[in-house]
Amino acid sequence: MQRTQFADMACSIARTLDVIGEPWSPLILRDVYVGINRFDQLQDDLGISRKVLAQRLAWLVEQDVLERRQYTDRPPRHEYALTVKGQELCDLLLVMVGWGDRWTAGQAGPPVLYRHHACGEIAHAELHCSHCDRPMRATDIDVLPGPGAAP
Amino acid sequence: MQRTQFADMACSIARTLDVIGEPWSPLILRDVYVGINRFDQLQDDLGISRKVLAQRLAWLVEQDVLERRQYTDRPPRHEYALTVKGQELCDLLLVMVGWGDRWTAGQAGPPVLYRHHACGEIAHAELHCSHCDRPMRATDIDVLPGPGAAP
DNA sequence: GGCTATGGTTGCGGCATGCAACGCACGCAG
DNA sequence: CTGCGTGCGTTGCATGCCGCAACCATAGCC
Repeated sequence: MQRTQFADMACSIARTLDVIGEPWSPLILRDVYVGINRFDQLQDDLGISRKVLAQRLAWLVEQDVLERRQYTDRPPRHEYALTVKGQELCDLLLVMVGWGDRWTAGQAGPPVLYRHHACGEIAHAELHCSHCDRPMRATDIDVLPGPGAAP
Repeated sequence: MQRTQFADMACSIARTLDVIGEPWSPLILRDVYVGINRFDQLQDDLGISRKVLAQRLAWLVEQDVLERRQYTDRPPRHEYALTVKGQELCDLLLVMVGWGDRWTAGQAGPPVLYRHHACGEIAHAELHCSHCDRPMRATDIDVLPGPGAAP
């Protein structure tokens, strides 16, 4: 299985989209993240077709974002778990939630809240500069060619 | 035009995906962000079909992520620009870049680098807690139901 | 008039998706 | 040992979206 529609572009956005660009994948990750990690549970929760769910799960396992493991020998039953690579993708989900809360939640307010372990408070994620720790938005930066740039 | 596949879910991830879940949309945003903002330029750069490009641009304009404006009267010529809503979506792209650089760049290194205006250094974006300013990862939080939760 | 540039729209064929049905391995009740 | 339920997918078919190429429309220039 492969897509390679975007995989060979010299762009980290495109290469990330190659892994989770298809719209069901982030929702599958979200569900696994919150503990919905078996095939039928995912199908019930998402309303996705079983065929596509099987394809997506196989793809995400192949990409080392999810791990398929047997949690019972007889009968053989499987569940899906996030790898480290997949956990870091969940950071991306966190930012998507921030944008969705801000621009699409309406007057009902955000559907879920997040409590930060370190401080125990309800909070959301903000982007900060890895060098100076100050806020870093897309409008605060210059884009320069890097070592892996196209020839 | 509408998708509403995800729009009515009580989930900010799904609602964000409703706007930019289709895989070309983030790449269109990226291009507009770096100054590729005319129809033919976008088509050349992305290799997308003209039909789908027209659809996506119309959708993004309708969603108030992009703005279509005439930059010449005669002949009438148009370009696309990010709205504030769209600029904030670019923060999401920044996080996608971070993940893609880390997990898909290979030994060639990242294709582009980012220089933060505030400190002038090459850096990348990290997630911090809006309350205590310390790092905030998907693994550092509890998820709680919020005011807009499903009934 | 002929040529090019910009910004799309249209028609067609094929791949992907949604939906429902089927497969199959196992455990359990009777 | 027969039948039923659960967990996990796989298969077949009809529909829809996509990529591709062609076409259209306006405007400027020679």
